[in-house]
Amino acid sequence: MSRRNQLGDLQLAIMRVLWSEGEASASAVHRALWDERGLAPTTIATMLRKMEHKGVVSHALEGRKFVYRPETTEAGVRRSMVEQLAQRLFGGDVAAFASYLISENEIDSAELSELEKLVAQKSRKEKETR
Amino acid sequence: MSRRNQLGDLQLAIMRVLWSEGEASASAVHRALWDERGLAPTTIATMLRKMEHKGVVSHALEGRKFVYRPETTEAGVRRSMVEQLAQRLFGGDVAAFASYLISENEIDSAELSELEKLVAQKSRKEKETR
DNA sequence: ACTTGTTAACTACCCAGGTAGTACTATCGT
DNA sequence: ACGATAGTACTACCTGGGTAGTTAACAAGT
Repeated sequence: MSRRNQLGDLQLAIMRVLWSEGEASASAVHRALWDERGLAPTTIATMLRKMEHKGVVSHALEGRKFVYRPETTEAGVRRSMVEQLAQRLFGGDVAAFASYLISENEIDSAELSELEKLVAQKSRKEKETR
Repeated sequence: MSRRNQLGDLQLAIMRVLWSEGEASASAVHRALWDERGLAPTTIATMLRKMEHKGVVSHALEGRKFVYRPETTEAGVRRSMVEQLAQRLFGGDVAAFASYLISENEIDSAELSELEKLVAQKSRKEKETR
């Protein structure tokens, strides 16, 4: 649902800062992303304004500077974005998607056993509720 | 790798036609997508030109009409697009991605056993090669 | 030869992500 | 009181996806 939660790369980076800080001013976000991206402060500020217009963040006046807060959760964004890709590539078939991920990628054995456990667990639960 | 393989929605739809037909003229693609999208023929033609510029299709003159051929495979596109999302959302951690897909979505029990089998198989292979 | 229909080229928009310069304003240190 | 600094607003530009109208070329029917 909602194309509102479809975020670009920079937008995600910004959201990650906001999610981890809870809230942050434009300059704080800028500082947080400086090492990784080296963008101009105005770029961050502009992006934040665009994101507010889109509804994924909101701002409040605190003292004399803006403080931005996330208006969407990481889980929600993940959900929407994964869902969209699942739709586009696998016609919404999540199992096919998972199966693809597992068979077409390197996964070390520790992680494989984790996955095995997870699937087994879910499988068990599935049977209980029926 | 390659942002060339990042396709939009319409582009994917067009590629799907080309992949399944092997090759097709602009109007053939238009006909194939008419029911599902109802777009103007020029829209398809324009998109095909843009896609050629991008390098994902090529055209050849056949008689007096263009015939477009895919220059990228479905597997390649899937790979790139999944990889990009994995990067964006899970820092490239495929196992985390798979784990997310499985735990956060409805998957019926038949598919769960399939997954179980798949993981077990891969796990076994992993051990053999070490 | 003239009209008609198909196809391709060109051009134009809109939208959103991304990037940033410039201008304005308010605050702070001296 | 004044200049430096910080922070925001406005504007602009590029790219790429998506959508389509207009025009030009040409083939074919009558």
